Parts: sequence; C-alpha cells; structure tokens
Amino acid sequence: MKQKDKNTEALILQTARSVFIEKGLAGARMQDIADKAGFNKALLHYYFTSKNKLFDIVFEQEFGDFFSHLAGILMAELPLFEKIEKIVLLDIERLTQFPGLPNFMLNEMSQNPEAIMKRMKKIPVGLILGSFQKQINSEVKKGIIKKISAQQLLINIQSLCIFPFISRPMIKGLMQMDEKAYQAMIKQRKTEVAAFIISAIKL
Amino acid sequence: MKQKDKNTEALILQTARSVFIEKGLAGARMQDIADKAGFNKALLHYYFTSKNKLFDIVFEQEFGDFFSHLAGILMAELPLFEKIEKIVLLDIERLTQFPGLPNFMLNEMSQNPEAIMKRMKKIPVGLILGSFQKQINSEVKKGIIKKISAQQLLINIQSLCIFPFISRPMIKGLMQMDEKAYQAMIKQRKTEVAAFIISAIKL
DNA sequence: GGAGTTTTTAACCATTTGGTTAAAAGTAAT
DNA sequence: ATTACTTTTAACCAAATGGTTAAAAACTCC
Repeated sequence: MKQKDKNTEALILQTARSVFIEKGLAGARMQDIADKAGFNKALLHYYFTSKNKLFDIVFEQEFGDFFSHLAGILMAELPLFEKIEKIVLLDIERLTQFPGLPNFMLNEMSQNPEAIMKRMKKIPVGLILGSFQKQINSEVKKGIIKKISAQQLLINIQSLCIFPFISRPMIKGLMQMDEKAYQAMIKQRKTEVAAFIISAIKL
Repeated sequence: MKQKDKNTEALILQTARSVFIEKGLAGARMQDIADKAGFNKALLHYYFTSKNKLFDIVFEQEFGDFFSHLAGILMAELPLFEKIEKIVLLDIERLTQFPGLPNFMLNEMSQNPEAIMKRMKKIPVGLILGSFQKQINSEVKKGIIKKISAQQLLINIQSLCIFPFISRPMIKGLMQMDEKAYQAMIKQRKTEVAAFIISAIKL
C-alpha cells in the first residue's frame, strides 16, 4: 500500500466535519476528533498536518457544495416562480439534514473574511447574478412582478430559508416550542416561504 | 472608597463586550480584554471572578436589550403595518450600529441552549405573542391581510432584518460589494423590507 | 502623615492544547 | 523470511491560557 489509507482519511474527515460544525474552529479539539474517530491524535496530524489545514478542507467542501447547488438552480431553464420554489425547497431540506451547517459556515466566515473572499473569486458570480437579473427584468416588463434587484431578492430568499435554522435555540425558547413543534414549523415553511416571497413580488 | 470603582468596572465590561462580540466566548482571550482596557489581567478576575461570569453578564445585557425593544413595539397600540415598519427600522438601525451582535448572540445560543432557555422563561412570551396574534386575526377578518401565524410572521420579519448582517462577509464576497455598496444595500432595506413583508401578507 | 482599606500590578501556577518524535505494528513484494 | 515501506501509537514538548497570590500603589479618614 503506497497511498495513505483512504478509509482512514475519510473517517477522520467525516468526524472532523461533525466536530467542527458542532463546535466551530476555535471550540473544536483535535483530541475530540481523534477520540470520536477512534484514532490517536498524532494520526490526524499525519494525515492532515495541522488543525487549520484540516479545517480548511472541511470548510471548502461544505462551501463548494452549497454554492454549486444554488448556482445550478439559478442557471436552469425554469420560470422564475419555479426557481424560487426550488431554491426554498432545496435549502430547507438540506438544512433539515444538517441544521448546524449555516451557523458553522457563517460564523467562520465572519471570523475570517479574507479567506472566504479568495474562495468566492472562483465562482462566476457576475454571470449567474446577471442572468438571474435578466430573468427578473423580463418578468417585470411583462407586468407580472414588481421591480426588484436580483441581489435583494436572493438575500430575501436565503434569509427566510436559513435564518430559522441559525436561530433555532432562540425560536424554540422564545416561542415555547419543543422539538416536534419546531420541526412542524420548519416543514410548513417548505411551501409557505416560497408562497410568501412570490406574493411579495407579484403585482 | 468602599465600592469597587464603577468606572473601571464599566470600562472592563464595555471592553469585554466588544471582544466577546468580535471573537465569541471560546475565541476571546482575557489578555486581549485586559490589554484593550489598559489593565492587568488579574484585575478582570478581581472584578468579575472568571471569564464565564464576565461573559454571562455581557450576554444577559445584550439579550435583555434586544427583547425589551421588540416586546415594546409588539405590545404598543399601533396598526399592524406600522408595527412591521417600526420593527424593521429599529432592527436594522440597531444592527447597523452593532453589526457583530447577532452573530455573537446566535452563535453562543447554539453553543449553549440550556442557559438561554432559562433566561427566556423570564419573558412573558405567551402574552406578547397572543396579543400580536389577536391583532393579526383581526386584520384577517377585516379582509386586509392573508391568514398567517404570529410565529411565522415574526420569524420572517427577523429573518429578513437580521440575516443580511450575519451573512455580511458572504454577501460582500458573493455579490462583489465593497463596504460602501454593502451599506447602501442595507440602507435600502430599511424601507424595502417592510414593504416586501406587507406586500407578502396583503390581500 | 499614618493606619486601614481598596485597587492594581507583576510574577507564578496548573491545565489545556496543538504539534513532534521515535519506536512499534502492519503490509507488500521478492 | 527478509527487506522496504507505510500506518499507528505512546510519550513528550512548548506555547497559550485561565486563574491565583502576595505585595505595591492609591485612596480615605483620622
């Protein structure tokens, strides 16, 4: 065997992912990851050199995943309202699976904005945003929706999808929901949020 | 002087606040706070005993502030649409002043949900939420707005206000905005978000 | 100005934590 | 089986960090 064991590597990565997402970069301990994965701490360094390198790999993976999905829908040949519905559904379903994800990503982003900026540059944002704005403008001209910038619309969509997950503890506490009630509320949002947005922009 | 110096105490607290908000509980260093406040590290312990105690005080302060403002508007004698406008304006203006605040609060909440739950219990949520729901129902009966739960509406309002601040680095990177463009976008949201919400629920 | 109190500091300490190293265990080819 | 290599481990190390302590400095009241 001349390669580092792919199974071991994958197991470490997967474990690191769960610990980083739960605790964040500063809060995560290499020892925790090692214990949870069932290896010695030194092995993590053998495979990934340092905590930061390990973190970068995890982060980049999650980051890429999220944006490729979003870009996929935005660039598809679909009516505007269907795109909105698709984005909302995809977002909420993905986040239902990994509720800790946005907190992790956003927190680390505000902790280290420069690093993110670099990654962003790889994404053809101008193209994607431009084509989406064109689609919006066309609907505006047809008198179907109100004038709105692609930026503001996207921010609104993502706000309404992501925020309820980030603020889960607050919502549960404040609205006196148990986990079941919270899940029910999230499920309701899968359709309600899209309707809310469409109703907001429809003329 | 028999009391601990109130100025020193206040200065430490204020400095701690800024450091905690910037770095979070795990990321903040007592040394940083001490340096920034211009004191010795031991002094922080003299005044506040431990890092956690200091943090708790800072957190509780921010937390109380936020909710008393929100509750104030919700319980006021105002038409529904005006309340929405007021909440949006208050939120965005407050967050413009302290952009790091929601990231700090939400992150620490998901790190330590139990502690927050306790604090929540002190707030008469049922009362506030109930009275707000009544107002909504009354507008629904008058045929002015669509049926919606107070919970979902409040979540939507807070999502649209707060998320753009939490995701500032992402938005700036993704939408290729410099700080000026970002501020302009935020300013626009002060009025646009309320209009968006009202348009979404109006019949 | 001196006694008694409070405030502030410098020097330490114990623990945690990321990271290293050298040796042991495992694997594959000859 | 021997050799040559990779994988895994236990034991360490140095730096960082929260916290302690004892003494110096400053203030208050007489």
